[in-house]
Amino acid sequence: MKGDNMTRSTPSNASQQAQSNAELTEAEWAIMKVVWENEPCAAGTVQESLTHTRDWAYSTVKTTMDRMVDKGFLKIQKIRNLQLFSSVISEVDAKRGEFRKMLKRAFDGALTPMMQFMIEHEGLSKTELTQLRKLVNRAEDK
Amino acid sequence: MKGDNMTRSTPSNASQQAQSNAELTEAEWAIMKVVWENEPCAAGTVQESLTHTRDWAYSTVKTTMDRMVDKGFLKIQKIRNLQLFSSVISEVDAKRGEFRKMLKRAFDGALTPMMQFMIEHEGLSKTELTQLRKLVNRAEDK
DNA sequence: TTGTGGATTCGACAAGTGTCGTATATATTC
DNA sequence: GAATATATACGACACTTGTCGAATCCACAA
Repeated sequence: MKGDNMTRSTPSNASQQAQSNAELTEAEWAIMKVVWENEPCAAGTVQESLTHTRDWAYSTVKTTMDRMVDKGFLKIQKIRNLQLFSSVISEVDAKRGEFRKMLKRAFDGALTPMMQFMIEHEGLSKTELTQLRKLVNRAEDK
Repeated sequence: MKGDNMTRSTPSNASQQAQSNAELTEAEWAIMKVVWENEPCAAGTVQESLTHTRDWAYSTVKTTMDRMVDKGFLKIQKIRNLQLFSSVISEVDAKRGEFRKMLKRAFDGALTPMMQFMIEHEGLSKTELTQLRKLVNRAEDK
């Protein structure tokens, strides 16, 4: 199995369709964040960017990224023997996925109870409350 | 690292200390919800309560619950040859854990960006916005 | 005393995640 | 072209999670 020229999105593996609300694992989040900021970028770049946070060997990063391609989270663009990764899912997609998973599990998918919990148990500071009020105002003005 | 020299606070299993913000898996959430509503309760009761939602064999539920005891999420009280399970972590603990995990992963732990995201991308209805406004007001009044 | 039925104990297995090491292939530099 | 530095390709392994099945144990009725 060799010589595929995939300049666009032609994954040799059976890759999934990117979903509008993806669920990433811990390691995937770390990698995705770097990709979003540097795409297209090589695995080595990602590994280096993470040295301060995670002590991962190059192969660890590469393996995880390859798996992410299979899952449809990343795509590869090949230049010579170089692989440049880019995101397939957006940051918003990922955030939405994470947010909804939490909402579903802990609050049966209902927003209001979640907001109530947040205000009651997450100790919003005065500043945060003011901030929130502003956001609400702005949203209601629409 | 797997040191098995810890103080055994419970009979045969080396159980963990309950954390104030626990991270439950999907299956654990389903089980926990039933326990919170029926504790103390037997594994069979939990399994039956879930028949409508999950098609789990008794042993599936029991195994998962036993693991939860090891993790410090549940505790067992034995009556004759009967085991009654009760929660060690509260619903609030679990919610907090889930909420914070999401916050940390997707928003670097910052509340304001999260709230902004919620308002901008989660399509809050007029009703929800009003609701939220009320909650904010009430909180600010404190 | 024995049979019965529910409860418990345990070992298993597949898939998914975190993490590498290593053999190969490919460039780059003398 | 040989030596050196990179990248890539893959197989591996330990753990966790989801899921069971089967052997065992026990209280109790007949």
